[in-house]
Amino acid sequence: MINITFPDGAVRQYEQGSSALDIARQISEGLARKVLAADVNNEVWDATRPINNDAKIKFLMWDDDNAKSTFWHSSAHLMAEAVEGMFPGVKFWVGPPLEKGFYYDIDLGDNVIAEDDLKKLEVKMAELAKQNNVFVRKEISKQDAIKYFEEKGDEYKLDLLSGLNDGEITFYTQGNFTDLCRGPHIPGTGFIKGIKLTAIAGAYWKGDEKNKMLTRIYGVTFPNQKELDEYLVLLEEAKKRDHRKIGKELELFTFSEKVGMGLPLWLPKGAMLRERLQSFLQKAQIETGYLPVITPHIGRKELYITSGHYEKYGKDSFQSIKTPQEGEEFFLKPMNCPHHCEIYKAAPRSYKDLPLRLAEFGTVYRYEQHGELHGLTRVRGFTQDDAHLFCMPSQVKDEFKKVIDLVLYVFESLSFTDYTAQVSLRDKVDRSQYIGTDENWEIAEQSIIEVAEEKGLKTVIEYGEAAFYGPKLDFMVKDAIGRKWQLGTIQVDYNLPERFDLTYIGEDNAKHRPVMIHRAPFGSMERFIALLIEHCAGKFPLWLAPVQVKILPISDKFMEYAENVLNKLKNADIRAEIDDRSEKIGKKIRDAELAKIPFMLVIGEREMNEEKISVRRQGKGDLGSKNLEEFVEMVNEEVESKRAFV
RNA sequence: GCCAGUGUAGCUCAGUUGGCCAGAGCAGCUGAUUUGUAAUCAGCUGGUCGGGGGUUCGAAUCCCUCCACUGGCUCCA
Repeated sequence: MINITFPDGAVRQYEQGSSALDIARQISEGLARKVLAADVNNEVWDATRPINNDAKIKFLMWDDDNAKSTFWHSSAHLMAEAVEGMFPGVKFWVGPPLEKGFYYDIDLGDNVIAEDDLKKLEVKMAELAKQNNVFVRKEISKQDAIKYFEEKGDEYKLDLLSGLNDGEITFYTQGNFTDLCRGPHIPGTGFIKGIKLTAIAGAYWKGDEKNKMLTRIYGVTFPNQKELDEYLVLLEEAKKRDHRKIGKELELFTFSEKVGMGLPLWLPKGAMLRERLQSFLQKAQIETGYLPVITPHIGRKELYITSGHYEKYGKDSFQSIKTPQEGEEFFLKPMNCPHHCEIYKAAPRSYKDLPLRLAEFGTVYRYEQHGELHGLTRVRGFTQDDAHLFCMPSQVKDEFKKVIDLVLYVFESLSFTDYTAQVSLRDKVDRSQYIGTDENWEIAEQSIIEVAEEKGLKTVIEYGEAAFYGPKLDFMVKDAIGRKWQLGTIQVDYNLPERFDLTYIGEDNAKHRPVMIHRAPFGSMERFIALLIEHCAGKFPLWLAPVQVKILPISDKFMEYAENVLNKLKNADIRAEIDDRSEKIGKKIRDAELAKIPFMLVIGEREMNEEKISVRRQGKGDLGSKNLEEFVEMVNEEVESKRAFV
């Protein structure tokens, strides 16, 4: 007998070799029907795997993240079985679970899979699921495993095997499909009910573009059809928030093939929005001691040789521009920091000048590959809300903290509460891609970790995500369909001051090396606005709305009064327009509602006679009639408060 | 750059076993209407069907190629 400890601390005895599922069954059949996997001594196990020693166990059901991962991983196997049935002889690489769903990378040989085939695969999967085949775990010696895949001619699994030790190799079989797999798996395929294969894509083997491209099939499954349906509805809803769609509908920005891909054109309403954001940050920055600077869009090649950007990105960036006579080479600036370093160097600096905070909304241009461009989130020309803080080593922490405060202030003002603070460090192994000394990297990485901790940020550490010149603290936010994007970023840099030979005279009258902090709370205006659009579904808070008020005269008899109102609003710095079309009021309201304009002022006979206005709030309907002064005050108060527009 | 898919009017879309001068709604313009809280009516304009090449008596429709976009991969200072 073995002692099994349950999460509530209860201990009960079971026969040696009982599985979690056996134990669940003894508790109740209902429970057994829901158990997908088990947590055995803090390891996720198959619910069907025999437990031979005393253990602490917890049943994992659909509400548990590990159970979901197990469920989706098993779904990947189910899909693989269906694919193998459709295309015999294909070879499989890996099929992991994702945050929402799973994929499997497959070498289809000469077969091509089309979108239409996904439907057939779904049907096949449902059939196989219905058979409720159990997942059978089998420990196997490395030698036997190698033999098995050699006979199959499966170089992919052999490659996986080469990284595994004898004694830790397991096979899983369900129905007619056997796979090298660490597991765990759900008890049987019958749990899988709602099945949707969502996408088909190419993926380089091992993520290396030099390798062969495998076919990746994405899917998501649920324990019942209803949950799948709900998920699909949610996806549809999310697509309605897509900034590319809303940007078009609200006339915020556009692209032109003739101007060039990835080069956004800001339309008047989008430009208004962007300028509101810019002046918001500018104001905050001036209050916290930043000095605005302005630098040109190009810089000499030598500038980027000095900064190290040429060596790192020279080949992969827009090619140089040359002067016609001298053949002197210039590059479009991909970064603002080299220019700012030169501003630092423009005068001898004293420790009394530090920290020196140079800020610029600097537009930069980077060559991004065709396939990578995406709406406003990934473009070739964008504007950073950039600043570089030059400070003494002793000031780094304090400055870094102040920057975090600023970033958080920006995020809070826009009600971005759902972000991840990511500490981006060097790759653990491959350090060839970074410049600068190990010692400086250590100091920089350590400072970021400490400061983030002192600030009480919930952080995740990502190795290999650092910039080539220094580690970063990145603020990541998800878009409408769950993709993560870097918005705000703060970076400690010991390298550029070295490369540009930046110095200051210290109290001791000797030369010292300053430290640089790169930072951008928005990151890029383009990307930030993209995320902002998706965040509020185009219903911008009043302080940002390109048009805050639409004046709707009932008929043109009231145009004069309407213009009167417009002038008064303009004098109060309220962004307003008149809808002077010869349309019925219902139509004007509808159009203003769809344009997501926060306030509509209906003006007719009554309002004119009483010198009032009828106020209507977007999405909320009629608020009744008010004096204009009252309304202006109400608007000002809301603008001041920066309330989110719900 | 790689894999797969898409590309018809400013926008959203119909039109494929190849065959009447390529359609609708919205937007726009003109006229009528002067309107009370989510679509007034009528008429009109607008497309070398992404570009180029090919097959064919005939191509939006089939083939090739280039371009752009979409979903991923790689990359992201």
